[in-house]
Order: sequence, then C-alpha cells, then structure tokens
Amino acid sequence: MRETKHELIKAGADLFLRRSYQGTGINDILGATRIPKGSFYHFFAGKEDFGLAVIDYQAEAVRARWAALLEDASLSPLRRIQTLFDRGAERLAASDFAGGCPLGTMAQEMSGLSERLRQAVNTALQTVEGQLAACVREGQESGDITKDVEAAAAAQLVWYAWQGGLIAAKAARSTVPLEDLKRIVTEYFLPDA
Amino acid sequence: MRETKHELIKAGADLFLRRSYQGTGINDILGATRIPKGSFYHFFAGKEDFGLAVIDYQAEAVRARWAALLEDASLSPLRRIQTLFDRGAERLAASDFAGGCPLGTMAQEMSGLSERLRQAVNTALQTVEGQLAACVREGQESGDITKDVEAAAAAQLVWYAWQGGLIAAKAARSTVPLEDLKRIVTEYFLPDA
DNA sequence: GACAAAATAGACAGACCGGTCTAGTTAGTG
DNA sequence: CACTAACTAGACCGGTCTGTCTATTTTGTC
Repeated sequence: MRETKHELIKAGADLFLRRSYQGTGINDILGATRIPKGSFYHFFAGKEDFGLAVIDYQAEAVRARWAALLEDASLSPLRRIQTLFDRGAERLAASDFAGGCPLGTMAQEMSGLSERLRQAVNTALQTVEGQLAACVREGQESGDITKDVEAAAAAQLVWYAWQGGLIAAKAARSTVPLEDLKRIVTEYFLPDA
Repeated sequence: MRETKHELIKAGADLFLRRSYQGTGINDILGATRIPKGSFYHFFAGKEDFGLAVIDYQAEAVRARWAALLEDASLSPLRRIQTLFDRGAERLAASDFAGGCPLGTMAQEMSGLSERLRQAVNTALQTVEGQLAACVREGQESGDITKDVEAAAAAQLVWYAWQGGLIAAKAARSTVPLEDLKRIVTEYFLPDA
C-alpha cells in the first residue's frame, strides 16, 4: 500500500523532531510504525533519501501551518503574527519542550551532513521567511504595522528571533522566552513611538 | 598529566560543534587526540559527564570572547555589537559553515538528552544574554543606542535573532544572512528615526 | 485464473557504539 | 630507593547502527 510510505515519513518527522536525525535509528521508525525493514528499503534508497522525504514533508507542513495563520483575513496582520507566537508556544509545551521548529532543528543538524539535505532545508526556511514578510507588508499597508522598517528586513529579524527564541525556550523548558519575545516583537511592529 | 583531560575537552568542543554530540563518538575524540580509551574513562565517568565538561568549557569560552568585545571601552557600545556580528560571521565562514554558536547548537541538541546538560547550557545562554544587555544599557546611557526600548528586551531580541541568524547562515552556507542582520540590528538600535 | 510487479517479512552482515577490564607505566612522596 | 596513587594502554563485551538478501505474500491486469 502507498500508505506505508507516508506512515514512515510521518513517524520519521515526529521522531526526527523529538530525537533528531542522528539520534533516531531506522529501527526506531520501524518499531513505531510496526513496518518491517524490507518495506522501508523498498521505498527509500537509504537513511539520507528518507531524510530528504521527511524534510519535504515538514517543509510543506510548516508552510501550510503558517499560511493558515498568516493569511487569515479575519485577523489583523499584527494579530496573526501574535497568534503565531501563541500557537508555537503551545506546540512546544505540548511536546514537553522536545520539539521546536522542524525546519530550525533540521537546518542545524543536517546542514553539515549532506548537501542535498542542506539545500532542501534552506529553501524551506526562505519560503517561511517570505510568508512572514508578506504578512508584514500587508500590515504596513493597512497601517497595522509601522512603516519605519522595511518589511523584508523586519520579517528577517523576527523570523531569526523566532528560531532563537525556540532554542531559548527549549533550553529553559519554559514558554516564557516566547511570551517575552511576542511582547518585544509587538512593540517593534507598533506604528509610531 | 592534567593536560590530557584538557586536550580531550578541547577536542570534544571542536568535534561536538562541527559534528554534534550525538554525531561524535568517543573513538572520534580519542582518534583526534591519540589518547587511549583508558585515559578517557579515567577522567570522565561517561559520555554525558564528558559532555558536561565540554559545555562548561564552551560556556566559559563564549563568555570570555563576548566579554572581550562587549566590554571594549575603546569602541562605542554600538560598534562593539557590530564587531560581534563581524567576528561571528568570520568564525562561521572559517569553519566552512560547520560551526555556529557552541551554546546554541548544544542547547538544541542536549536539552532533550539530559537534564543536567540542559541546565548547564541554559545558564550559559542567559549569561551571554545578560552580557549583551549590559552593553545595550551602556549604549543607552551614552546616547549611542535608542532609549525607545528597554535594554533587556532589546538584548533578548538581538540575542535570539543572532542564534536564528547563525542557523540561517549555516543553512545557506553564506554570511549574507548575518550581514543583513547586522544592518537590521544597527537600524533597530539607532536613536530617533 | 494466470502472471508479473509491488510490497512485505525478517534473518543476517559488518561496522561501530559506549563502556569495562586487566595489565603495565609513570609520577609524586616519604 | 620504596611504595602508592595517578595515569596510560588497548583488547574486549554486548548491543545497536545502517544496509543487504532471499523468500513470501499481496495486488493489479489481461
């Protein structure tokens, strides 16, 4: 069944996020899904190939999740970004601070392992940064967000800070760093002074 | 010789940064230093214990490196922070984009592995954030940095963004993200508008 | 129902993992 | 010099890693 392949990728995404790529063995994935090894190597040429599939899956999942929030016309652009912080903090706490941003953790770990994996993650990172920039631009047009800074630059700063904030929150086992960051970013985005 | 212990820690710091904790085996460290296994287990109770020693070493190294820049009275506070970005980008490029911030990578990876390691990294992260905040405060007092934002909050934003920027630079195999970030942060810090 | 292709099943291989153990060497101290 | 503690040395252990291999079952198509 084609479903098997997808099951493996989903389990891989979950385990890679929680225990990292190098910390997760093929057998862990097989154990979690109760799929035999023969199937795994039928669908994937090896662990790296599998890793690439997981990255693609995560890239699309993150993109879709952010799109759902950042393009939600029922909220003002600034509110959308604030909601992003809330949801992210909730997700992190729900994973008992084991997760974080799938793309961030993968970027950190995989960039040095394989050129193919590095490129895939890099593209995904830039896509999300672009999504954020579009929302900032929309907020500037509607007067929701200050025009004092260039949208692309502001998005870059906030996107990077978000990644750093997730690391800090994970290290602190607390959502406080993300709540602080939300407040600081909100202030940063507010028009005037 | 006491030197042996220090050699192991230095090699561990280098390898953990480049290939991560989980990606580095005891034998890799022994091979790099040509120290036999008996010595390793004479000095350290196990890999986790060794990891803690490496974290302590890196924490102090980063603290000292940042202190040397951030407390350099021959430069204005803002210039010190800009220099920080330059030096960081140089270091990353020099490691062929394999490194990054020792504390950031350790935080990402070790938080989920061991409570002791997590706490050690978390403390180190907060120390550096505090160093940055002190420099921002000094800049505000001297009129070098805008007083529109609270020093601690600004330092938090910039510190997180720095961590995120390193991830982005690593994924992109380019210092451009860090150069962009330097410009954006400078603008953020400049008084008035 | 026949047949080929796709997928499942898991035993097995060789390398490597962290860690143990015993023996031998070096260094410090009276 | 004698004695002890610190350190070096590396063979070895059980377990786990990714990946291979052969055999079998399921599925799609005529």
